[in-house]
Amino acid sequence: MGNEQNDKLFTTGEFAKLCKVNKQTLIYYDQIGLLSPAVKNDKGYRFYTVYQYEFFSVIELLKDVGMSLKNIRQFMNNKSPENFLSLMNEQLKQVERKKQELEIIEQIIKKKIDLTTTALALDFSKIEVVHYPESHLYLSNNIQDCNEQDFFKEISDFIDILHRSKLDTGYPIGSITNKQQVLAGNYTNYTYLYMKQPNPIEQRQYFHVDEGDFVVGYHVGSEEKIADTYEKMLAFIDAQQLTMRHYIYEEYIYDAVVKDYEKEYVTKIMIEVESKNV
Amino acid sequence: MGNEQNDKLFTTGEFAKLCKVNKQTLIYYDQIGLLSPAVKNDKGYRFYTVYQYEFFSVIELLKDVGMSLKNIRQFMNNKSPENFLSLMNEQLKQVERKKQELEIIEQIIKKKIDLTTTALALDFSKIEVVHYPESHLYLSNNIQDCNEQDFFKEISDFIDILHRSKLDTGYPIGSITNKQQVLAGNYTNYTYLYMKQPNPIEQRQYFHVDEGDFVVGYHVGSEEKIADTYEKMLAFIDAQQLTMRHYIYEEYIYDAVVKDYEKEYVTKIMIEVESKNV
DNA sequence: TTGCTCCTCACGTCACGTGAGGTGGC
DNA sequence: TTGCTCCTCACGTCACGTGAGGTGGC
Repeated sequence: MGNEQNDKLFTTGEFAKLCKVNKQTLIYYDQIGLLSPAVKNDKGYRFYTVYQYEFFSVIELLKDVGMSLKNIRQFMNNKSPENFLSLMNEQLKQVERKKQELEIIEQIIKKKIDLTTTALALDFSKIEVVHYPESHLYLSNNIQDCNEQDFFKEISDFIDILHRSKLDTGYPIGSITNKQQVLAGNYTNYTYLYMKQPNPIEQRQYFHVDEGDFVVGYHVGSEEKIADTYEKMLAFIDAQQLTMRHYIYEEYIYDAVVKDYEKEYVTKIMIEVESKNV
Repeated sequence: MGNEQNDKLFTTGEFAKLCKVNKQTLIYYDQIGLLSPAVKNDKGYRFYTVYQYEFFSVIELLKDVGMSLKNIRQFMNNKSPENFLSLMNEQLKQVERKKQELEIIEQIIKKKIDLTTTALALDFSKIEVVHYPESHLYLSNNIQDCNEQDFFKEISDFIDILHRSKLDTGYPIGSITNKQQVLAGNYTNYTYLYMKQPNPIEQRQYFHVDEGDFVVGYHVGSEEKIADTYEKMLAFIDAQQLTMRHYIYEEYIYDAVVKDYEKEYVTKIMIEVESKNV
C-alpha cells in the first residue's frame, strides 16, 4: 500500500505551526469543545490529522467575519451541507456590510488627511474674502435659544442620524449662526449644527449654501474670546464695503484631537457676504 | 450674551448616550487615561463637553481600524497636527489591507457557497465521463514516497505560500496521484497537493490541466476503503474502452466541516482519460 | 543522559459588561 | 419622600498568552 501521508498524526506543536497559531489556542479550542484532536493517547497527548486543517481554516474564516467561538461551535454541533450553505450566505452579507463600513472609514480618513494637510498651510492671522462654490450641508433641527435639555436631545438626534444614514463624511461638525445673533453679539447662540456633504445623495434634502463670497477668519483659542475675532472680522467687512448675508458658518480646524490646550484650538469662521453696491 | 449651548456639561450617562456606548466604557477610558471628562466635581461626578465628542469619535475610528487603546492613548499623549496626519496616513494603508483581506474572504465564501450548492445536487453513486476545460493548479512540491517528517514540512510550506501569496481560493486542497501508483494499488501515495486557481495571475507558474475527458466518481466514507471506489472506476474505464492518462485528481466534497462522521465524507475522484483508438 | 516536547494548572491581559451597595440632586 | 442618576469596588467574560512545574519519547 505504500506510505500513507494522510494518516500522519500531527502533535499539538506541529499542528499549531501548520495553522500558524499558538499551541495554547489549540488547547483552548479543545477545552471549549470547538476543535478536538482526532486522537488522544493515554498520556493525554493530542494528535491531529491533516483533515482537521480544513476544519481549522473554516473556524479562522468565521472568526475573521466576526463570529464568536460560541456561535461557531453551535454551528459545528449542527453540521450539514445545508446548514453550512445558509451560514455561508449569512456571512456573505456580513462581509458586504463590513466592506461598506470600511468604505466609509476610508472616506473619513481621506477627508481628515485632506483637512489637516490644508490646515497646516494656513495663516490663522489673515482675514480675507474667499469665493466658495455651492455646497450641501446636512442640518440638525433648529437649536437657537434652546435650553440644555433640548440641546442634548437635538445633538443626540443629529449624531444618531449621521451614523444611521451614513452621513458622517469626516468633516468636523460645524455650527451656523444667523446675522441677527451676530449683530446682537450673541456669537455662540447657534441656529443649526451641520456636517458638510461633498457627495450629496439625490433623495435627501440638504441645506444649500449658495456659491459666493465669504469673509474667512480664524479664531485661535477657546470660544470664550471668540467675540474678539468676530469684531475684527466685522470691522474688515465694514472696511471692505461689504454686507453680511444671512448666515455665518463655524468649523473647528484644530480641536482636542490634535491640540492639548484650549488656547491652541482653532475655529474657522466663514461669513456670507455681498458687495454693498449690488 | 444669550445661552451658551456649547458650555452644556454632559453627565456620564448623557455622554454615553451621545456616543452610543455603555457608561462603563467611558469610566474605563477615564481610568486608563484615554479620555477624561472636562470637569470632575468634588463628589467625583464626571462632566463632558460637546467638544469631547470629536475626540471620542476619533477613538472609535482608530479602534475600528484595529488600534489598541494603549496605542491610541500613546498618540493622544503626543498630539499635533503633524502626528495626526502621519497616523491617518498609516491607518489609510491599514484600511487598504483590510479591504484586500475582505475581498479574499468574500471570494472564498462565494466559492464555498458555489461548491456546496453543486455538491447538494450530486449523485455520488454515478460514475461518468465528463469533459472539463483547461484549469490551473497551484502545486506543492513533490511529496511522493516522502516520510512523515518531509510530509509535514511540505504541507506546511504549501499552506504557508497559499496564505502569503493569497492563493487560497476557497477550493478544497486536492491531491494528485499518478498512473503508476494507482495501477500498483497505491491509491494514497500522492505526488502533489494542489489548490485550483480560477483566476490565475500572469507572472506565476502553475500546473496546467489540459482540457479533456475525465472519469469522475465519488468515494463515500473514509480513505481506508477508497480502493473499492478506485476498482469500480478502473473497471468502468475498461468497459468504456478508455485509457488512463498520467494523473488522477482527488478533492474532498464533504469533509469534517459539514459532516460528523468519516463514513459520511465524500471524495471526488477525477481520472484523466483518452479514447483507446486515438 | 541531554534536549526538546508534551501535559496541566494558574494567573495575566485586553476591553469592556454586570451587578452590589451606597450616595446625591431635583 | 420618591425615583432616578451618580459613584466605587469587585467580579465576570471572551479569546487567548505566559510562565511554572512536572513528565515523556528519541
